[in-house]
Amino acid sequence: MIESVLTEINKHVSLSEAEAERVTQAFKVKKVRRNQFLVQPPDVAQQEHFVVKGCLVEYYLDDNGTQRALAFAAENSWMTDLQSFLTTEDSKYYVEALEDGEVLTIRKDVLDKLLLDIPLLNIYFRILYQNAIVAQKERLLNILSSKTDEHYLKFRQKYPHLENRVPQYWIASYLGVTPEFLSRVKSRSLR
Amino acid sequence: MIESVLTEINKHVSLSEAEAERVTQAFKVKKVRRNQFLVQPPDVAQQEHFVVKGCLVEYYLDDNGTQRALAFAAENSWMTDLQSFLTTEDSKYYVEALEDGEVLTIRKDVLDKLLLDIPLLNIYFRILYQNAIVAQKERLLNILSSKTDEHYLKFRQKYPHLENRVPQYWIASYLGVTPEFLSRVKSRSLR
DNA sequence: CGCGACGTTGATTTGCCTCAACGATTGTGG
DNA sequence: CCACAATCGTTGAGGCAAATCAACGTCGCG
Repeated sequence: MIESVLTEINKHVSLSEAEAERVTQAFKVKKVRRNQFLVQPPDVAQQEHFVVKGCLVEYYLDDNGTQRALAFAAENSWMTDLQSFLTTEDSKYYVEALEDGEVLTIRKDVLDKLLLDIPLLNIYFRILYQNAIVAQKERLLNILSSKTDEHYLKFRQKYPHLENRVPQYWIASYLGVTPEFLSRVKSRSLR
Repeated sequence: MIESVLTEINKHVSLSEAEAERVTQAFKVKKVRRNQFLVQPPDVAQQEHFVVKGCLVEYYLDDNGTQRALAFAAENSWMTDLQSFLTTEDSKYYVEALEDGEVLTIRKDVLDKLLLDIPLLNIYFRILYQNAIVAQKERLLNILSSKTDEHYLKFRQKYPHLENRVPQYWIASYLGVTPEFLSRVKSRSLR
């Protein structure tokens, strides 16, 4: 279980045995249940989470009480309220489990120490963040310039199995439309 | 001129004299004119640009030929098509100068070498990218959940002087609305 | 001066939302 | 094991926000 994060890291950099060992020890395994909060505003996000099994959603609760999904994280993805985690400000974004599952957690002070001691890890996270920026830009573009129909189809391509795992209203939220409208879009584009 | 990038980097990490010297030599000064492309699809983005003076815009040209502004970069900001720059894929995003100005450029192979030789630079870019992710998330949220009126006001707060420097239709594009509609929003919210 | 780029304004259309009602499914307690 | 409620997706009617299309005024510039 805990090796999965090493596998992920070693896709981008090559840690030594000793470094791998240190990384392994820095994480703790945590079981999560459906609907459980991993970050709940206004608590400060204490940990970064690496999903071993299950599925998380990050969302914002706007003034009307509407949930706005910002990102999903399934197996082998990282997730937290990055802003709160980095700055120790109050969190603004919820992170919630959509399924029972298992995550690896690491506290900020522990991660900071790791980053100081293991230069390769800085490279790993730099690459991780670079990729995140690229992905977010793609997402922004889809929201700005795709019609909902195309946007929905792109979503299905990008997250092939997610649609069967998470409720439709989360997907609607992610796409930036109401559940009712997504329902109409689906019935329309399946024929 | 060229020290401005050092000033920026030293806000987050402390380079030694020798390191600073190496960094300085890695950049080249480039004058840019209004409407000049710094990245033009499908050319691969060869350089990362640091704006010393002037203002750049990154945008996507969608299937209808509509320009979709993704980001602006004024003084002391970085800009390129990051995806193309990192992967050497064909670029998808234009980077264009909105004003006459001056940028510092660094080629990918040169930057890669710097990153290998100067661990602190990895830290700097990791932090830079972290902040970019946080900012992009904020932007995504504004598009998803703000009415155009608020969104416009937030934009003005965030980029106080940019409005006077760039044409309104770029701002409309950035906000995700038509120039006509932005015009109405402005006349409406100024009274 | 005259042209092109830019911003504004008006009339009409449309994509998406809101509100409400209705099945289908799930889960829960008696 | 069944009754009941809660959750979720679908469908319909009506309304609003923003797009589209088009015309016009203004400014800067060759």
